[in-house]
Amino acid sequence: MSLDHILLGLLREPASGYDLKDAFNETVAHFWSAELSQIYPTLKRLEERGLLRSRLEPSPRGPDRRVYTLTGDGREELRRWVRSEPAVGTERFAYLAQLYFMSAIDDLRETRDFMAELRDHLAGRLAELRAIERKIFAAHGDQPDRYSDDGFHRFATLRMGIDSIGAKVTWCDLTLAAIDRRLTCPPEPAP
Amino acid sequence: MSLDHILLGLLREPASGYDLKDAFNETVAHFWSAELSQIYPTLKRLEERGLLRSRLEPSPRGPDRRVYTLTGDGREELRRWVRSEPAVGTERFAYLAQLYFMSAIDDLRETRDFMAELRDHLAGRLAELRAIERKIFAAHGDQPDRYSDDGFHRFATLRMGIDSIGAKVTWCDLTLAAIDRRLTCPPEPAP
DNA sequence: GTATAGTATATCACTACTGATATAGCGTAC
DNA sequence: GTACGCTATATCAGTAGTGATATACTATAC
Repeated sequence: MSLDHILLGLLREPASGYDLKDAFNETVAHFWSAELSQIYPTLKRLEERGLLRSRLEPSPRGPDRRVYTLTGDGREELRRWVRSEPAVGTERFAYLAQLYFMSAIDDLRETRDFMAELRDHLAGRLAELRAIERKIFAAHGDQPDRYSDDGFHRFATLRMGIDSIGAKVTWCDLTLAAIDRRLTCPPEPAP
Repeated sequence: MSLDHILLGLLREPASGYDLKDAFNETVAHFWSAELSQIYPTLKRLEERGLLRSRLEPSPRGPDRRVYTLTGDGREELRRWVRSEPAVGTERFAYLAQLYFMSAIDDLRETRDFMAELRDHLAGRLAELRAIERKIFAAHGDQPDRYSDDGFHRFATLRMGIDSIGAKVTWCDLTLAAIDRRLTCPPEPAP
């Protein structure tokens, strides 16, 4: 039910589904994403449950906008959710599954290619997150201890992404180095 | 489609759905999980697609077992998949969403409690992974460079889990320390 | 004998998410 | 004027995943 609550959280001011899609990219993209085709029915469901209210508004540049507002119940539900236990689910890494079963192929150079591609991909993501961090530094200064609570929480979640992806990139590098050692000097088969 | 391929990968020898659920826990639990209610229909679908074959076998201790075997097509599909691009999807962290929107509550002690609970949870997971690592060391020695390819790939995926969760635990600790600094000496509001 | 625990397969309803597609108004470039 | 791109809402089919429940056989404990 996380998307439900994220939408409630993003609705600090009235917004349409389309607005919320944008808000996603600007604020929570580093730990969640959602398509419009998922956002629209979710908003409808939240309104049916009384957590949101909506009205149609004329748009200056396109069809009418359905603008949603948080209700009292919605605000309460959001508070209840953030105070509930940390939602730690199963993390799934499809690329680790590929790597794991690649042992069956028995060609370490293919594993090397795979790891190099993975490293590039993760390093790219890391660069994106660091760019967001620089933007925050530019706006609030580089001493997060002095941020407002709002900025502090935002910085903290971003930092987790940077640290965790950073660890993965380092892991890629170490694994690539280990593969290179094996390629130049393969381990003797067990007797 | 990752579960499909993981099942193909686990079927190096014939196995029933029940067996595969166990194999999950023993081999790939640190990067994937699946319930029986998802495994059974997936196996059926894979058989319909010709990637698996099945037969009923009497069981010494319970009802008949439906035992699945990889077909040639199945083996080929598995190879195709591990060689395809690293499947890097959106990572979703519901607990980061909670943390992010907790700024609205405006009570840093609640954030602190939340982070402490999260830290405990992640540290527990980390301890589990380290225990698996120790088991591998006991079985193969503590020099992964000398492992067989099979062991090497297994160690590499496990290592990624350990490094990445380790980074998260460190992040929890740093964030908790930052919160404590704020609680004892709150930042002055912007002028 | 019966309660319970373990092995084993299977289905159901539900939630979650993606990608494709449809519709429609408005503005701009050509 | 028409093609394109942007704003905007909406639905659909398909895939993915969870939790509850049902059935049934075997072995062991009591």
